Amino acid sequence: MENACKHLKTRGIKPSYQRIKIFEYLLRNRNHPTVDMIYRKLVPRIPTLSKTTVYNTLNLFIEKEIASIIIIEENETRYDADTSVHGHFKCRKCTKVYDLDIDLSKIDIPMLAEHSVTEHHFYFKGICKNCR
Amino acid sequence: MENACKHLKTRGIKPSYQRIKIFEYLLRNRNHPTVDMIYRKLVPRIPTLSKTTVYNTLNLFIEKEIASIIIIEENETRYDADTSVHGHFKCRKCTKVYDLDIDLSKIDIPMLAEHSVTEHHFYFKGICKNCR
DNA sequence: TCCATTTTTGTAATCATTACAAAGTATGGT
DNA sequence: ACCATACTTTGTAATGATTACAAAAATGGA
Repeated sequence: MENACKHLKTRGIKPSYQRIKIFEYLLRNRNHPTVDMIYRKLVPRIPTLSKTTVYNTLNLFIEKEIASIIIIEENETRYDADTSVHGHFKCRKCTKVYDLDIDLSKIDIPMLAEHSVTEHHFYFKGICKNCR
Repeated sequence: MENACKHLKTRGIKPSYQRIKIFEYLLRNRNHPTVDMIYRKLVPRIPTLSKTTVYNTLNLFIEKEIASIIIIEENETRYDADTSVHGHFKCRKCTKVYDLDIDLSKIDIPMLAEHSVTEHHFYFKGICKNCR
């Protein structure tokens, strides 16, 4: 994935080994991982990896807007390489998080119009089609 | 507010002094308080109040569905006595959280239809009308 | 009043995240 | 190639929110 490296550069992020690996993980695993999931998956290949580095790197990605934060449960911060406007559905039973396409033109919230909105978050919970 | 007491009873919650006070706080202050805000406001009037009690009580309210959780920032859990479907807008500048009326019939998210949804969460960030 | 149950309380434990400083790595000029 | 400087990574310790737990207090019948 030379891809990841270039993507980092274009956003003004120096493509260090750790940053590339973490970003590649986000690109490949579209399962909205937590810091811990990323750390545990990468540390066998990068034995010196520190959890602090994962935190630092993700915070950098958020700041440079190449990743976004997903909060569905308290105390469970997840990350997503998809920074476009979209939503999430979490199944209470299997705990899987589904992505939802969101067409903003089909979302009518009059009271929003008076403010200047920079972030849109939509998430839902329930039982997914497979668990019903 | 005899109101609060009755409301608790109808949901099968024994109306202890602390529970009534905490619920009244939620009813009066529609500003989406954190546990700490509730605790600090009530402890002068209830000197023996423990933060653990506030946590326990709010968790009970959530379980019995007379209050709901609002998560807009990581590490900042807020509570709301309004359990109806509605949204929130948080201003980055003044940090105020506005309520948004949401008309679900005007929200079209096709991919949601295949699941069975029990919770709807909508939140937005940006700069509010007063701060622009 | 006495007993059983529930509620409250304080302390300690847990867990995710951040602060911080030391060690390591890259970079650019000479 | 060498050095000075800046940036990145790392480990440990600190922080802060939340929960676990057990003792104390309050409640509500019989």
